[in-house]
Amino acid sequence: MDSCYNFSKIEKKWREEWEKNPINPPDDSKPKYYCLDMFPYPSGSGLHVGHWRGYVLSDVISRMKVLEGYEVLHPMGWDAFGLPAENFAISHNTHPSISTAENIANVKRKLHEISAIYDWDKEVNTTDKDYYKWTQWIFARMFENGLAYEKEMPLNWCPSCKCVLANEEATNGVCERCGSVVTKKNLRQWMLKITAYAERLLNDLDTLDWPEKVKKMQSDWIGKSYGAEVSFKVADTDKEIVVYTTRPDTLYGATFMVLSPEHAMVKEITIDEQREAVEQYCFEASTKSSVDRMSDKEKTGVFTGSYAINPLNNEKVPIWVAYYVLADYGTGAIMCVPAHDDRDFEFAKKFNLPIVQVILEKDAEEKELTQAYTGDGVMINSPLFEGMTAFEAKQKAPLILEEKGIGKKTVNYKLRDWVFSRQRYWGEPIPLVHCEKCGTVVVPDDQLPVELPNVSSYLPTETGESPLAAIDEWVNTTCPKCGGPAKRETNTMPQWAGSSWYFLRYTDPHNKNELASKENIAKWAPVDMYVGGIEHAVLHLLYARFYTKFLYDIGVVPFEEPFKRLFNQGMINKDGAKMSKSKGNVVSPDDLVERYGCDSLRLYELFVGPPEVDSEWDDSGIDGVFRYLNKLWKLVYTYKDKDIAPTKDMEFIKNKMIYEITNRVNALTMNTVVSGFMEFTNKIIEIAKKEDGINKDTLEAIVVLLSPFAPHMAEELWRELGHTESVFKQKWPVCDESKLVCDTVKIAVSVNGKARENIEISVDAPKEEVLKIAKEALGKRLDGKEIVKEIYVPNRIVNIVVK
RNA sequence: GCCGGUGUGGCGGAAUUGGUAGACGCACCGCACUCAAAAUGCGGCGGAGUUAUCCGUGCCGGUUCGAGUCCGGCCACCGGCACCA
Repeated sequence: MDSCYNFSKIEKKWREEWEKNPINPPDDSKPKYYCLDMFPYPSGSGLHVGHWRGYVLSDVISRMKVLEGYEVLHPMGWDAFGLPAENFAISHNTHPSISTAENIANVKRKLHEISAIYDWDKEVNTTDKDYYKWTQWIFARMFENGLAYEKEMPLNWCPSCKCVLANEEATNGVCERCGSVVTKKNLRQWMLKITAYAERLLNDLDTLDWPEKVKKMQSDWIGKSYGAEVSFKVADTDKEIVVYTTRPDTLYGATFMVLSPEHAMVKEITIDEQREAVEQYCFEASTKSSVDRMSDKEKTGVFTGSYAINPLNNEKVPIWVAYYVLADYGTGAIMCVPAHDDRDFEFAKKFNLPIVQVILEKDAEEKELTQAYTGDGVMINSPLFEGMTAFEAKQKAPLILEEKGIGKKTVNYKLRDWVFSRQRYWGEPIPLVHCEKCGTVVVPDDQLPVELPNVSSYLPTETGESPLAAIDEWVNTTCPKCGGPAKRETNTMPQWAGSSWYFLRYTDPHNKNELASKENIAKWAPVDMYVGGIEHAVLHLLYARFYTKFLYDIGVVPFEEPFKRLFNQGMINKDGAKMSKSKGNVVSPDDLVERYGCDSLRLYELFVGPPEVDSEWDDSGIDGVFRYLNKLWKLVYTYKDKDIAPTKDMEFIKNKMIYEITNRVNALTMNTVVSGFMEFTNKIIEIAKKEDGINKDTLEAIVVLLSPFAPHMAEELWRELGHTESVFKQKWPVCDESKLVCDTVKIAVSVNGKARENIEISVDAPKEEVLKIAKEALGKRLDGKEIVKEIYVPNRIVNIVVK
């Protein structure tokens, strides 16, 4: 054994050894544990220390589970289709299939350097045709089950990506990927009916061990609300307009109605005198981006000239058109109660529309409102709800309206169907064929995969048409049904398609006949621990849940939720900002590995801060953990042959260490695990120096505990302690709690809550005795004071209250 | 605007969940070793001070023998959603 810690030598040695003899060989007799990282897009710029944070964490968990006796699945793969990969290829003037393969090789080499125990024989790549065959297969099943449909409508269009976006990709009117302002484009696109699963996606959140924050984001995104649909007759016609409201209790206060500009009835009800103004308004609205619409400070709108009849009081209420009413939520039309809704109030004030109060705040006088009152209160001016509070009326109104035949109880969701097709080359072709005779026909399973043609020209177009449309020999095909001439669907799938089910493929990555065998899925899935960034809270994680529920419904998987537990690691910032090439603040792990070794880097990744919190990277911080490893090395080197019979202190410190480290690991507070190692090592050194020796048990315990964190050093030290078998064949140490019991304990004595003295007492000393010792220790501090109260919390603290 | 989260030394952060605030580490200072430096070891390190003392966990108040931790009211920053009726 070298007297110095030669990390590069031992890391190379053990990495090679573990490749030859894996530390977690298959073993059916053990319980399983599936620990998964969100698989990366194989970026051309490699990995920075921020990426490693999650990978180190999942590796630590996996190794820990190996020691706990599990058979662990910890795979890695590549989310390699999609825009980033295609854009990278375009900017490097190459073909995405080539650059993707190169980038994968590069990132894979880097991953080896943290010695993460990935099961490389289970590696998947979404761009392999043996993989995307099954991505297409799942789409085909969705199509057959009526979950995929084609629709022409105004869609989010990113002018920079030259591609439509799903709602989830265009929050705040901005492209999630590139930050461009999204415009609207009327296009025919393939949609997935994720809304059919809204209720299940919402309800099953309760069953998940996920951060509350992510669950909240998903439930807000799904956005369930309870209310009623109410029919209003259009005055002097036989037409009806249905509105959706969450406040049917306020129906008597509805003094006007607003339709969205896209509402089908706008044309029909507009009177001739208003036609020009209404058409002008609708045209202007159609040219506005959602960002512009949202940033409008003032309400805009135009009167149609028609009136609707309030079904409860038969008042005529004017019908307006305004784009603050969204076309695709509810019915695209609303009843307006200015007295009790902020937006309606603002609109009424601007256009001088009547305001009628129907709820009176408790104990308040009825007087003119200066703003909408949206709280609870007593119903007024509302014969049907006489004597109720607004809260009661809200509950009862839908049923009352139903009885009167003018409305019905309804729920609504903000979730929209998933815009699924993309107008770019680098994605899975959608396995459909358009035949003049048979219509849209799904490609039969035995003809899957529909391979992406290998062409040199694949640049996106400005028109919203896929570049695949230009490849005649690929587009023109025969109809699988009638054999006649047909054309292929030229849109591709979004990047989310391949990542929505990849966790299943890992269980059986080479299966030629199924996406994965039932046995393997049942054995490994669902994922026990899923580690990744929070940026996928409502994208990948929602889509994967939807796919899983669908696959459950068609009998492919026996569970409804893919990821039992989710852990979001925090980002690592540098100089207060997210690491990015453009900011020039990227810290590369390469030279750190070279200077300190991967064990030090691993420890520092964990030590930098609580794993779920964003942390600031400080290069000099790694010196601390490097010094620690050297210190531990020296401890073992110095005392490995000075095994002595354990003293009580040694037994105590060993078990206390096991107890603390185990608890902290289980709580995933890895930063305190690392500080715990430092703390206990310091104490062990102190004891070893004092006794000129240490029992080998203690050294062995610390080495085994450390092995998930600094595996190379632990393996080396373990062998130095005289073992021929890998440290990963050991069991995680168990604390002997009987050794934690002490005869005496040190406690603080305070006066009026302020700590003054320390005393040592025997653990079972009676209260009177402890108080006596405490008062002696305080001595003169109590002179001339009157003792009001004496408090003793056993083995914790003494507090003397004086006047 | 609504909903979450966070606020502790020069810095990253601990605190057994109401019981000695600042563990552990970084940076810094002193000493030892050295011709010297690095490395290492030992010691110091919240502020003030009249050194047997006071103040101190964003601010103000409360509960309690005792509050970083609980309650009420503010402030600041970060994140999510945002005209969803």
